Amino acid sequence: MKTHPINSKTGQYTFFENVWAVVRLIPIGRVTSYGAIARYLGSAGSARMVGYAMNAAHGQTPSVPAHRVLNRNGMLTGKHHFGSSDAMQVLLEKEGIVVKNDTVNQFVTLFWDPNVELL
DNA sequence: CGATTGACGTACG
DNA sequence: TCGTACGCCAATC
Repeated sequence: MKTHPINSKTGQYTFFENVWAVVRLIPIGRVTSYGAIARYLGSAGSARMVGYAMNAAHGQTPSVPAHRVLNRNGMLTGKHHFGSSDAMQVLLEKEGIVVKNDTVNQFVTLFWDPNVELL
């Protein structure tokens, strides 16, 4: 299900909001990667844009669970963009995800690939 | 409209 | 194994 929400301000489709729509679909206790989302949206090489979208996702409504989006190694690369440096890890742990050394344990098992789960 | 900006990913030494 | 370099491309300035 490729959702393409419309920007309420501009009335235009934006890559950012497509990213947010996918991120909101991530089940609790599961995680995915920037690259996976980029591929799902048809822009395989736009992984950086996904991260950039997360940067702009702060304060969005409905909220965007950006803490469930990690890099391809399952590392919490964006933790510094949350309130405190530990906020992201705390959010994940609240969902039952174990984080050690800024990396999600069992990342492969918990990985939620929109290309597989949604399609 | 060109330059800049990245919460990435891959390649290379 | 680790650090650096670079391509990627939408949004912003």
